[in-house]
Amino acid sequence: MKRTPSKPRIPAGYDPRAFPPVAVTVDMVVLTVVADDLQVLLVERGAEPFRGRWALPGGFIREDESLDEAASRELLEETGLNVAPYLEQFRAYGNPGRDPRMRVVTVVYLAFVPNVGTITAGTDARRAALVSVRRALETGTRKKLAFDHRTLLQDAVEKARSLLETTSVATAFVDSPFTLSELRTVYETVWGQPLDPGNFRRKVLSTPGFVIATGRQARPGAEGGKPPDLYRPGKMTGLNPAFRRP
Amino acid sequence: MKRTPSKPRIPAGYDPRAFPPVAVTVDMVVLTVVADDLQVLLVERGAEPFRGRWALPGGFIREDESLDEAASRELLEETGLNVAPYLEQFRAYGNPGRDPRMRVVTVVYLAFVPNVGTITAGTDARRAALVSVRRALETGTRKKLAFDHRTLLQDAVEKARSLLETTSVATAFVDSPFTLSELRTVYETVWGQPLDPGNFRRKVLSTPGFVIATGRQARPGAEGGKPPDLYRPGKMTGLNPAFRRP
DNA sequence: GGAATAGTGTCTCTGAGACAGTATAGT
DNA sequence: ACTATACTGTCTCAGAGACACTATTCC
Repeated sequence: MKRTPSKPRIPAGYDPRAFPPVAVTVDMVVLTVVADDLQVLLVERGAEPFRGRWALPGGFIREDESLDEAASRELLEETGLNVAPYLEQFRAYGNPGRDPRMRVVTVVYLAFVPNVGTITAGTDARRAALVSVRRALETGTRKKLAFDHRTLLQDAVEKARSLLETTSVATAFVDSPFTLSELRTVYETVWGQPLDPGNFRRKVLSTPGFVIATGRQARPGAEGGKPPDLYRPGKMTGLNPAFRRP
Repeated sequence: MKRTPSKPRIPAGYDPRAFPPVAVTVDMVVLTVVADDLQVLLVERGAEPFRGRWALPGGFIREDESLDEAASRELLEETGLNVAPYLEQFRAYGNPGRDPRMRVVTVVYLAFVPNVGTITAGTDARRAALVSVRRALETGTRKKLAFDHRTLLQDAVEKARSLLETTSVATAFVDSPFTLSELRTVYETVWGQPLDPGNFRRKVLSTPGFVIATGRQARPGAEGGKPPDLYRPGKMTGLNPAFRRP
């Protein structure tokens, strides 16, 4: 079956015009919840085009790595972040003209992370920072996102909202162990809707494998209150029936 | 913002090693329901590699078209099929080695079609045909699918099952007008589970915009029976709550 | 005790599964 | 008449929303 002798970079059986120069990149939409605010990890571009504008972290895939590997590597290189817990491809964008330099098809990944520590900007990025999604999507803002990243971010956030409905992925947003209030805040922040604490509790605890009780309790907050129970993330699972958005 | 003078094919600002030779293709998973059987449109490859094996229709994207346009065009070229009703991108595959010739990243599209007429094989394909999904996925079969298309097909079918749960896309599988029995057969075939006719009816009719009553009735079948009411597809809509799979 | 947060119980309504019953065609 | 299919109604149970009530901490 293998006709390729010594792995040629330009294969013999292809008409060069059949595959015009195309670059493939991966872009990451890394979401986190900080103080009731949904934030996304952005980098400030250090090169043209769109120099000085905010962009999603990402870059070209290498020859010997899968798309998933490329996504993890690029994120690590540009922001020093390692996203083991949750990383999912969600769609590709390839309109001609989305990059003024050449035809670029990008595969977008979605990652959920809890409290991120220090973010160190790496190659090609002047700095990296967490930016409020609301701010990043504002149309009238002076620093619009680079490329078509506004569209990518919008679609990714909608996908994230949907994932909270159908899977137990919300636990990736919080550090372990966590309280159910913290987990509920994730839902309320991503969905932008308040949830009834009692009903939320019932839904989560009645879904086998969503969370695992540790038996321990946290210290109450500064203003007092009953010490809440602590939980660990369960095995990632689909919710059936889904968690209905209010 | 545009730095590119006269649209160069090899841009100046890029390190050539930064984007190794990569080709981008689109592949189509065209599903249809024929006589209680879920079938997929496949083409027999007329060229190496995998000559003579079944593959998903698809091909290289062109420089001036979007991914969506490439998908529609490739399908039309290879099979003479025009899929206006429903076409959705669902994910990209780009593992190194998935094509023995070179690095190929493919964007996979999912399409649902009703009764397909004659299928005419086009360029690069010896013939095109509808093949039972069950048969196409059999591991012990003599003609395995080309490339990693078995994985693509498996994932696409699972995606299709999920789409029936959350959207009204099932109507794309049937010719308009249709009876609720025909629509129910779509669900039963894709899910591989029988559904209660009465409860199915209640769910569909209680979802605003799922189907639209025409007021007309079909002729009863050969063995008699009450003439069923005819419906047209409504506006594509999300189902809330979702249609639960048994 | 009062405030604040965590957690429990309970009523009600919606929606879905099970399934019996009715309607209208062909033979 | 009988059969086959289409359609309707009804009972019941699970799950979710609303919301009152109890529990435990800090001040």
